[in-house]
Amino acid sequence: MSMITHTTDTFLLPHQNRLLAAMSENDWQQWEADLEPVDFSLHEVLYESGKTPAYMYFPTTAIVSLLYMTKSGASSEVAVIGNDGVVGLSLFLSGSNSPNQAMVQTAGKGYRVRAQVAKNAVNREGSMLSILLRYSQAMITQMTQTAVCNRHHSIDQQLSRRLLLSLDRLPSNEILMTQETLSNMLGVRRESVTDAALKLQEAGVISYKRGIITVLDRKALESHSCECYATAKKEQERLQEMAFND
Amino acid sequence: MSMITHTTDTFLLPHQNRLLAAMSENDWQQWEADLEPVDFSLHEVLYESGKTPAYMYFPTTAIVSLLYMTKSGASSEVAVIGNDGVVGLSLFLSGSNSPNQAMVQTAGKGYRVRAQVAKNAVNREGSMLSILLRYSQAMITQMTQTAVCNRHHSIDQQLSRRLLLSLDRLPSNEILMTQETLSNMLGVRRESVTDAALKLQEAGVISYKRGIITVLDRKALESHSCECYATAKKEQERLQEMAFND
DNA sequence: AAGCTTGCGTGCGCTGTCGTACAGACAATT
DNA sequence: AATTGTCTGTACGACAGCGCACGCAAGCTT
Repeated sequence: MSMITHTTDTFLLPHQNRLLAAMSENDWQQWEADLEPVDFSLHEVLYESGKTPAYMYFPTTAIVSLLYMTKSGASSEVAVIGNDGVVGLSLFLSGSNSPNQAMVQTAGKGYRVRAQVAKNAVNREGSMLSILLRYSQAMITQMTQTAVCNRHHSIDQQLSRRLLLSLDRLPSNEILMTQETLSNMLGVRRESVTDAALKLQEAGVISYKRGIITVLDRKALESHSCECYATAKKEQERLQEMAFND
Repeated sequence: MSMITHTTDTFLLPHQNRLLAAMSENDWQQWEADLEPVDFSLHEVLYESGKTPAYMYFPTTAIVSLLYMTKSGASSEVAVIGNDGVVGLSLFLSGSNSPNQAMVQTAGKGYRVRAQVAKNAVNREGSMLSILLRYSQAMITQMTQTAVCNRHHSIDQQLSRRLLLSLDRLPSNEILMTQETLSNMLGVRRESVTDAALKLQEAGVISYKRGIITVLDRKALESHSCECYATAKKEQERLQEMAFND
């Protein structure tokens, strides 16, 4: 299934996911038994609006989009989740679903726990509660940033930002995404993505061919992006660092 | 200070704020001692980006905006909080601040608790933890809806939606806001608000004069709004009802 | 090798929103 | 009654992004 194949998971590798890695040793003992390794396949839908998800997912090499669909069929991505986060926060927050869709954008691996385990994270003694609370704030930050970015910044800037979000969650500088896919995430026309991508290519920032985008100059990509990228990243890092000062 | 003057608060009135009202009797006993009544004055800034807030606020008659400012000075509202919510969720989630600004948009009353009390909500036994968790999800829903709305819907629709958000948190059908203020919240030009407001006025949906907007036909306003209003409201009500099934 | 599917480039007219500038109307102050 | 500041209406050129239509080329299938 997965396009990225690793060694078999004889041992769980918590440090592949930052939230799991932030747990105390004691908590890890508890959680380990509940975690199942999973492969995420491209464009797989992890949960949909209206249905309570059965699992909470901790990606390691996979990357997941939270997408929102309008009645008229238009879509828009509101958050990106990789090995820095968890998919299915609503299970923890309310034990129910959330009006959006989680779709795999980069195939890869991760772990999952049953919904009930996620719900119980609130009551269990231990570090997971505060980890998930802090991550909720990181999530909120990412979403507000998306809202502002949608309002004020150009497609060129937003494309750059979006590429950086994937890049930060990938091991290499290759992003496997078609312009069509990007347009669905940004909520714009495919042609607009073509235009923006051409500009970046002509500037020597990226090169691409049929669904494979290679980032040639990361610094340049950052300067083509709007402030939203740096602001959100800085805030997320601040929250992550707090985990080590508990 | 406040433009709305009530009877003196000899007794706290928990049912004026829905989160406080959702607490169990036992918890209310605990919290009551920590709650101070406060007046919110128009355009007062409750907290700003970069500074850890000193209090968590529970509005009753007041309405507060969460605003995000870009480097270039443009602004955009990401959430509206009235007697259905709480301002300063980041204290609960991470004990720190959040990269946005909370500004009073409708003067009125409410309560506040010291930051430390908010932080301790996590550890206290009782109902407040799950209430705040659920509210965090309601907040996330509102913010994602704003992100999508900013991307796909017209200013006309967004203005209608924004008026409804205020209307839902007010006792009458009068909204005290200038078009300038509305433009800052929607993140658009003041002139664009004038245009949209004129259309609504000509359609007999609202009437207004110098900062006083009167909603004449609420149903019509809802049909001029995009789906975002109904979707977010439905979701918020669903989460609120869960509180009573604990 | 031919054909089909998928992904990318281009052109063109249209509309919504922006930026800027200015004018009129109401409200508060003196 | 006059003045000043605030709020709202109007106008106009510029332009980003849209919707649509079409062409082309790379890769896969048979």
